[in-house]
Amino acid sequence: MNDKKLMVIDGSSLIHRAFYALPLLSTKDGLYTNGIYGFLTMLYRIRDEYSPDYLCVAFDKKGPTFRHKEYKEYKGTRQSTPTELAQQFPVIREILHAMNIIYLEMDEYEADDIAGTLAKMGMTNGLDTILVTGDRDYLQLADDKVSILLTKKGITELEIYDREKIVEEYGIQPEQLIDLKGLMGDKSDNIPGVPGIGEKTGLKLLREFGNIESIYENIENVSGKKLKENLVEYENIAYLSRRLGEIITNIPLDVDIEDLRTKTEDWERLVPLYEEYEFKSLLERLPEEFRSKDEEKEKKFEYEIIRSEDFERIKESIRKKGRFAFKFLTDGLNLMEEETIGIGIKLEDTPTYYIDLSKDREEFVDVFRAEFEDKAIEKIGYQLKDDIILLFRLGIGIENYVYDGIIGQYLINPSQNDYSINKLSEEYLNYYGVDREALLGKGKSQKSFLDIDVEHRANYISFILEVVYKLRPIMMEKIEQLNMKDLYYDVELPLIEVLAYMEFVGFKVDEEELNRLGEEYQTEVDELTKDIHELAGMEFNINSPKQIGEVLFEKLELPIIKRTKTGYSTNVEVLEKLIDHHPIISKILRYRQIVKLKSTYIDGLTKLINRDTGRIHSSFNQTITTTGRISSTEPNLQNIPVRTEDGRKIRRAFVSDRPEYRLVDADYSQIELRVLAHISRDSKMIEAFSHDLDIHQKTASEVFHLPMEEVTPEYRNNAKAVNFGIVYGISDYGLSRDLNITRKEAKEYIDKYLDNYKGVKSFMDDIIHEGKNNGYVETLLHRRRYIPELKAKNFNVRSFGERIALNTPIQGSAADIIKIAMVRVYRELKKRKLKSRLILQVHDELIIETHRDEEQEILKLIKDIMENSITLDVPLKVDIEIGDSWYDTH
DNA sequence: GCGTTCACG
DNA sequence: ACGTACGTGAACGCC
Repeated sequence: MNDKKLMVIDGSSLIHRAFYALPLLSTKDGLYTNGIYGFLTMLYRIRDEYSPDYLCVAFDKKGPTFRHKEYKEYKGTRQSTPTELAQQFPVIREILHAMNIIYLEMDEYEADDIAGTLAKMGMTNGLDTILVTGDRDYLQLADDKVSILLTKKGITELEIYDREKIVEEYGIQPEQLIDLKGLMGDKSDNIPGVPGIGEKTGLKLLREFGNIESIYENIENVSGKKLKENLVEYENIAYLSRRLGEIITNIPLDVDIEDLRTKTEDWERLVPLYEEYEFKSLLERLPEEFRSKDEEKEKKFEYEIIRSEDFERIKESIRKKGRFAFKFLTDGLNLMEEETIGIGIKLEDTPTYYIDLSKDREEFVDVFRAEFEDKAIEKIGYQLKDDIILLFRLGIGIENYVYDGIIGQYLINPSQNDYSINKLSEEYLNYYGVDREALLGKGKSQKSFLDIDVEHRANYISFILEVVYKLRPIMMEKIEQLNMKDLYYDVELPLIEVLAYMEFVGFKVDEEELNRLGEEYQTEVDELTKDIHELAGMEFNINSPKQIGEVLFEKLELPIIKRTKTGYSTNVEVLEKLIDHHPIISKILRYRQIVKLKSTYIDGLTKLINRDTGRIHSSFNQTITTTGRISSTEPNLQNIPVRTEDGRKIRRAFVSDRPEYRLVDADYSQIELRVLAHISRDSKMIEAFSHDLDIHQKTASEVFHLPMEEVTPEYRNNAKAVNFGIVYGISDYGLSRDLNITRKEAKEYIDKYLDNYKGVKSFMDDIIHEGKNNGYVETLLHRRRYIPELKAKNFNVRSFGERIALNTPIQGSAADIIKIAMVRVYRELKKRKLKSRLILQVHDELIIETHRDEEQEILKLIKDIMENSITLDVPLKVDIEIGDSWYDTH
């Protein structure tokens, strides 16, 4: 394979692929660029990987082709190219010019005909040819020296097809794929084919007879009466379809192979194009000397670096103005460990005052504490939770903060995953400011703010605070328009301080208890490892699903239950089905369980105990989930084991600050089903909750037509699964899998359920309809989630949309309710100056580290606040317990 | 960096 | 014909 390489890229195909795979990126002037960007990324990657000696891009030409003359319905079902994509083609041509890459297009022919012709030209010149496309039809062109590089998924995965691979996959030679197309047609190109013949039958015929001619010569040997009849009746169609599907390899191209030799790019032309289209990452590939100075020029914002002697002056203007924005700068990411480096304070019409806290920390605290704690002075900022934690660490409280850009944008669209200051700046102000990455670098060589001079630090903070001021009026108007003012001011904004406080206080962990448990687990893991290796007859890495798969399904030849994309599935569900086949299975299941506990919860948690406080300070994120829940990281305290006894023991290490404190754990009983009863106004469900019945038992009694007292645990369990399913947006498939019953049975359960709870049924219909009409669904507090999937043509995507349309108002309203409760609990504890503190929320549960002297007061207070945080058509019920550790409170 | 698995509500 | 339960985060293997 030392021959020179020719690469032909189907530009039309790759741009289409990129356009649909990437979000609709656009420049600040509103020009869409996702197809161009994706195409160029792919082009660079394959060029780097294969280093072709000859390179060419082929495009489809607009207008009818010679195939339309033969068959005017050719591609008749194609939707026209959306304008967002069409406008990107001229740009690509312009860029290819600057890259010195030849592109070809020809009247009446398609890109694949050009590629086919070039492939043949490659062969006559003794070149190895690679054709790059997303179109499987190209496979017919594979030959000993021609292979196809096919996009598999998105724009990152490519797979190379040569003759051998095609024979392996289809069982026929590449050339026969043309005959296959003749038989089966092609829906997307509107090529008819012979009715009743799909890929399976087509391949079978071709493996047996070789080609279409020979099928007809041996027509009496074709098995299947109907099939034979169709073949005979549609013989002309078969030949026509083959002609339409065949790629032409001899069109008159006006190029010589040497014209296609790769050349270096014309950087002087390319750089301005990439700048115009805002391809920042592509610019980085180009030599620096060609990049315009403008890109490198630092963006300057107004700031003034002040010292303690200036403090009183600033303080005075804050008092006069009654409002300021502020932002801390820290060294790293761990807010409970890192030192503050500096702080910026800005008033509406002043520069940012930057204070170097390594110099004037004490003076800063002394002078400005009063302003932060002053209820008459408004504070605004961006990602205030971080700043509030840092204030708490300096012993400063906060009052009357009225705006946080990150929280505002989360309410406007919770599905967004980038809420960075630059993203907000671009979106609202059409302006890209100081890039943190550009300032500090990324990856290994990332610098700290300490490594750059104080001027740059001040400039960065100044950028953020300037954006905060400009963002606020625009964003708040939008929030008001969307009817989310109450949600914003009464819930999300006050919640910031609650979360900051929970992080600041942390959860005490008994490290010795963790160690003890860890040793217990380790002993068992060692034994299990030995046993498993013995039972397998070999040593292997039990942590590797791949190796487990090989041992179980190849060495031990156990039946394969399910496959994953990459190999055999070995998850719990699969292993449980194999449990009676071999004694190794139960050992593996146990091994997995214990290793998970040890690595995630013993080792993982130990690493995160703060050396100063002896506590674990999880981070709570208020802008991650699409439903309104909060999430927890480093560590995730919302998934500490509880379902199995072995795991639950971990909770013995989560303790109160003994001996003065104990833990109170209060959890909502069936909050999601109560919310469902309320929003669906289902009379039977409301009735059941009003009488505080066991809802699963009640459901079982209704669905299975049994008196309440005859509901066995098994019936109750089934009903419970149905109830869960309803909340998730039920499907018979999902329920059947969960309960290990047939889909038919699952469907019967669901039908009976919906027949009984008629309000729920109509809620399900209504919410999907409403979601589709509005483009979004809402929670009780008008938290909004857009669901574009509801309008998808693809069944699976649309079904997913329907399930989230059902689930989001339920899960999200429950999230609203507990957030209200958290804010009230926090405020009440503060107001009553109690020592007890709210330290954790786990979706439907609050944990309060409670002082011994306050236990009775807290039990009553918490239950009262939680049960009355909102008034629904059903009562809210809270179960509450107290103990020395989290283990003891359930 | 992605896929698989598994912990929680 | 399709192939799914909703919402998360962490550890690990593998490339």
